[in-house]
Amino acid sequence: MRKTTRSKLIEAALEVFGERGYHHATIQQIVRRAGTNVAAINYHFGDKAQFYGEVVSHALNLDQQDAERVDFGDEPPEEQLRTFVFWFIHNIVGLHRPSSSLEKIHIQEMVNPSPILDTLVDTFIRPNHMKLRAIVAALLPDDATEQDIRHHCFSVIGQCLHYKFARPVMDRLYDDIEFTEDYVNALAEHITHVSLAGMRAVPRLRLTAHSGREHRS
Amino acid sequence: MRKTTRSKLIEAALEVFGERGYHHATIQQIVRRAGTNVAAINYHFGDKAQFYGEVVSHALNLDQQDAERVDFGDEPPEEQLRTFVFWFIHNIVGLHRPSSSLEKIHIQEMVNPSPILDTLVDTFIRPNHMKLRAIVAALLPDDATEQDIRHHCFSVIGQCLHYKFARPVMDRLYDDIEFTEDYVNALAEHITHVSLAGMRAVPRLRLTAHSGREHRS
DNA sequence: GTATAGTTCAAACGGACATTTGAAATATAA
DNA sequence: TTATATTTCAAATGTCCGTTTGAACTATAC
Repeated sequence: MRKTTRSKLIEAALEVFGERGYHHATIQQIVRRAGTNVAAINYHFGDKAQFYGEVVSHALNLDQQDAERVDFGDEPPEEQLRTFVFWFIHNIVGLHRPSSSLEKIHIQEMVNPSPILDTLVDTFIRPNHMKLRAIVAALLPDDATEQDIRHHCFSVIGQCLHYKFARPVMDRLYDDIEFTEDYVNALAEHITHVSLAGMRAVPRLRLTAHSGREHRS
Repeated sequence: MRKTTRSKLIEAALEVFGERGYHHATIQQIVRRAGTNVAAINYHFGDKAQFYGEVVSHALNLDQQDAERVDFGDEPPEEQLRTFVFWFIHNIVGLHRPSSSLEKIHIQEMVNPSPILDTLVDTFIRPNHMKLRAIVAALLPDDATEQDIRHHCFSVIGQCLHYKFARPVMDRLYDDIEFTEDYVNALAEHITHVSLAGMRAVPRLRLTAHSGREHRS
């Protein structure tokens, strides 16, 4: 069965948009990879923006077919956090092997949001965030505030994503970093350790302790 | 004393490059803000790339005149870390008041590196990183490895920068976040707390504990 | 087979932008 | 003042892209 032009376009676009982001990806690059020509985009999708929308929702559909991706069983919350971090580091951040195109687009959209970020958050990011949130809530004491929970979630995710966003800087600071599988696992373990340690004892009197600090503009 | 066209261009460009990044900033926008016209760029700087180089090194010079910006006195390392995080969150991340143009460019270059990132790392990022590194080294036990030190540094910075990079996502996940001064201070305190907790006890046998984990591609 | 709708193609168009040009204006030196 | 170099300007040029066009090609229906 021959692949339709339309589906070839979508597959090629998924890769190119993932690599370059919406703005930097050009129609030329996409149709060259798909083996067709520029007019096909206009014919099948209207314009670049609608095309991008179709490509992303196609990727989201593919992704949902994978259904529940992280399965925690009935592990204790400490182990669940560890599982989550390992999953996030490997699949979203994609350090030692390339992440899927959808996850590359996810990253691209964080850096350079387009209108489809709304959809992406609703169908992809929020569900994952909620899973993490549940784990964090289980780890924190019962009187933890809404803000405590959020902040600990953001601490976890922030530590992970840093290895994506700051790569150009890291490579210049240190020339001996190699993201082998073992190294990435050690990284995930480190992040788990720091996050767990941070959650074990939520201190009181935080806001008052240092609210009078001065900082230059 | 009349401002020269050249210096007006540099000042205007500093702002525009900080706001839009190198690629999205257009010569038109810059010269409009400077009150001159496009040919002045070619005359004074050659082309856009060289112009950008001049602008950044100008900003770096200005910045170095501010000399030692974070002064730690002889505080204990815990306090030094706290000072560093508050400084970083307020000045680099610039949450509740806008950060300076140089710091905006710093962020822009992380997301979208250009050739001048090398200079930026050498003259600006590395010195700050080394300050943090010294603090972290003082907090960790003596037998901490080189990697431990790095990872804890990256955990601190990663947590901070997340509030810059993930803002578009955060705003969509929660509609009630407001980065007032008090809130940003609480954030900094949270990050300090998590980081300190993570450093207090560096666990042994980390690499072996979970190196056999499986993860889907 | 012929007609009609659906699909692909090479080429052209148009806008945004960096860059260049050559003349006009201004400062500097004699 | 006059001559020369420096600086500014409006307009033109060239390039990169997204988009459109109209003709060619293919499949489907009758």
